[in-house]
This record gives sequence, structure tokens and C-alpha cells, in this order.
Amino acid sequence: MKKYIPVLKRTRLFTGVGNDEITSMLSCLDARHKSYKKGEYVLRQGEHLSDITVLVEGNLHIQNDDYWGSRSILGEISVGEMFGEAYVAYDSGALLNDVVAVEDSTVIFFDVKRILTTCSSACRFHAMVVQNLFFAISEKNRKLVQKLGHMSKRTTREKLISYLSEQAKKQNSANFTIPFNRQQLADFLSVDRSAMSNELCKMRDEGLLKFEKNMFRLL
Amino acid sequence: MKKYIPVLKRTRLFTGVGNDEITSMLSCLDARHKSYKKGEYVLRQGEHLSDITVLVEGNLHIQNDDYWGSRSILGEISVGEMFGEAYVAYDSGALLNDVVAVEDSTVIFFDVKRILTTCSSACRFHAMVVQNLFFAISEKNRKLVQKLGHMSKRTTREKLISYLSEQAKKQNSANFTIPFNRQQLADFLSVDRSAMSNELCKMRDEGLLKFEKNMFRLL
DNA sequence: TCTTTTCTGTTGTAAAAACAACCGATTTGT
DNA sequence: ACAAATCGGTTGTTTTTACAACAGAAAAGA
Repeated sequence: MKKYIPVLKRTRLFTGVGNDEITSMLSCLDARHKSYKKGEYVLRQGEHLSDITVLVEGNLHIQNDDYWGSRSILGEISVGEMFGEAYVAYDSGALLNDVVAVEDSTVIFFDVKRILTTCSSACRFHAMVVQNLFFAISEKNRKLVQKLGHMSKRTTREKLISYLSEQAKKQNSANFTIPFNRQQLADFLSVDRSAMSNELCKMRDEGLLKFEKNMFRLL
Repeated sequence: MKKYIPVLKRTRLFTGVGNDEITSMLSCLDARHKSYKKGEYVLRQGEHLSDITVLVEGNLHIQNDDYWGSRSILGEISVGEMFGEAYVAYDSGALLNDVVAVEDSTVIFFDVKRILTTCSSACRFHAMVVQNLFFAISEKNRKLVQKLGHMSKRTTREKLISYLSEQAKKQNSANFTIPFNRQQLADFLSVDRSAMSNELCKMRDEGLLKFEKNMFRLL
């Protein structure tokens, strides 16, 4: 567990917390880690969550497959990001999505719930953790709103422009890479892959952008 | 301000807080109220927010108009609900949407930011407020995920079924009313109004549901 | 290295949505 | 009570998307 401390130190959850303090919090929060092979499910829709999770290795997708097999990708979790904050509340109900490892991954589970819902002061970092959690969930909230912004566009082209512009802005450059392949991007934007591929190539031919694999350049 | 205490008492933010305590918190949190006529903007996209707001009268929409005038409704705020929690974090950036009064409305502004970002104990309800805020934003987060669930459906019919099913479940009955008229529902689901109206009537003719104005019944 | 699988782009067709225009009914405002 | 604006439904046309099927390139695996 110790080897993950450098990673944890750079996460939202442990912002402003020193190495020694993280160590003591690991036991205070009953931290456990678990590894998953590519393709394995970390969490499943319908489960009730009592922990939050931090990804310390690999890459996860939050997704949803419907009865007819069509997939929708809600979001992507990269190293240092967490998942499950929204399900800590006692009345939050069951998980609405699956969380799947898209690479071999390692996740740390924290029982943050008891920190939030009890008034005990077994650990003196309560306030800090709560505040960090709050900021983390705020950030996720804003991300969801951004995604809704993309999805509310009517055409595939508009959705692409909306998404790619956001990525360019986020990475502070007209050159950037995206964390999805074509099928995943289509699932993320809820459009058909072939139609999207087609549109992307049209946009390239019109001189709006260039791309090669996951690297894009807006012109 | 005092007349709003009964309303405030039933909000997420003040869950578990007594009347006297609310009164003292109103000054602690520098509460101010403001009224808006139907159609007026409460908040505008691009603004930087330092307060959170609680609606005590009326109805608000969180929405977004693009350059070509097409509108997208992100969500609806009814009495007792709050807005702006996601923008309390110091690095949250500008507001991504407009907030508009769809009826004559009254809003109370709270400077919750200083509660979160300082360690002073000027008010002994810090912990409670932070926890309530956390649960509120968790809930909003889950709502956004649900909305994304509707929007990720490919056809208008699927979007409608997804949305109406959620409403039925939420209101615990196959009979329920929705908080939107047709145009607003279309803007909420990001589809064309006339196409949606058409689809709705087809579904009615096929015996899937009945409706009259904002009242629906799933069969 | 060779085979197999995955990934991406391309095309044609069928289905669906967007758009525009219109009308009657209801609601709002004066 | 009357005029004006809003609302909901209907229809036809155009545009866009979904779907299916295929092929070459790249990547993964044996």
C-alpha cells in the first residue's frame, strides 16, 4: 500500500495532506486495494456502494450497456481520479452505471462514509477530507454539465466540435490527444461510430482539423 | 427574511437545523434575498459565483441559448432547491449556464464560500452545512447522470420513455405531472418540439401512454 | 514471423429527425 | 370581453443519422 502514497499525494482527496498523515489516514479510512485485468468490472450497475475508490494504476470507464447491447460511456477515470463520491450519501440508492477496467488497473477503496456520517473524531482529518471530497464532487459535477453540453448538440458534427474544442481548451493547445478510440468516442457522444468516422473525415477534408489516431489538431 | 424560515427548514441545506439556529445562520452566512419577474435572469453564463442560492418562491430553469438561438434546458429548480453549489470551489471557473425565472421568483443568496474555505469557527454549524452541501451536490450529480442517461438514447421515443419512466418512478405512480410544457420538454431532451409532439401522439395512439397537458399516465 | 483480431474509413440504404409552415384551442393581458 | 400571444398538434420536405456490410491497415498474440 505504501508504494501508492506518491500517487495518492497528488489526488484531489489528499490535497494538502502530508505523507505521514496519508499513512495514518489509510488505516483510519480502512483502505484496501484491488487489481483488475483489462475488461474486468470494478463496480456494477445496481450495486450499493459504501466506499469511494481512487484509481492508482490503469484506466477505467464509467459506462452503461442497454438490453440491446448498445453502449454508452459516461466518463473516463484516469490515475489519481476517484469514483463513487456521489454514492456516499445514505439515501443515494444503487449505482447507475458499470465501472470497467479498460487497461489492467489498481484501485484503492476508502470507507469515507463513516467519516461523513458520524461525528466521532477518531481521525483529525475529517474536515479536510470532507472539504476535499466536496471540491472533487463539484469538479465532477461541472464535468457532467460539460458533457451534457456536448450531448445537447443536435448533429454529430456539432457534438464533435463541442467535445474537441473542450479538449483543446483543457489541454491548452490546438494539438491534443483524446483518451478514446473511435468506437469509444462514439459511445461517449452517443452517436454511431461509422457515421462519426464519416463526419470526422469530412471535417478533415474541409480543412477544419487534422488527426492521426488519437491525436487531433484544430485549424 | 424571517417569513422564509419555514421554507428553508425543509431544504437540503438546513436539514437537521432548528429555527433559532437557522436565524443565526442567516446572518452568519450573510443571507440576502432578491425577487425576479418571470423571464428575468437570476444568473448569467460567464459570471463568477461566490454565493450559493436557494429558491424560496417560484421556479427557475438552468439553460443555455446558443448563437443560433436554439435553447437547451439543463435542469429545473423548484422551491427549496439550491443552485450554485458546484461553483463554490475556488478554481471552479465561470458559470456554464444561465439561470432564468420561469415564474415570478424569490431567491436567497448565501455566502457559503467563506464557511468552506476558512477554518474559522465563527459559526458552530460549519460541519453540518458542509455535510448538507455535500449531500445536496451528490444528489444533483446523480440527477445529471440520469439526465445523461436520457440524452444518450438515440431516438426521440427512447428519450421520452427514459424520461417519463424516471418521472413515474420518482413520483411513485403511473400517473404524474411533469414540470415542463412541450417546448420546454423538447429543450430539456434536446429534440425538436414538433417531432417530439408527433412521437408522443404516436405513442398515445399505440396505447403506450395517455396524457393531457402536463399530466401523463403510463400504461 | 505469421496469424488473428481490432481498428478505422467507406459506401449505400432505410429510418428518423430537423425544419418550416399552418391551424385551432387555450391562455394572457388589457 | 376582446385582442394578442402562447401552446399543442399535424403534415410534407429536406437533411441527417443509424445500420449493415466490407476492406485495408495496424496491433496483438502465438
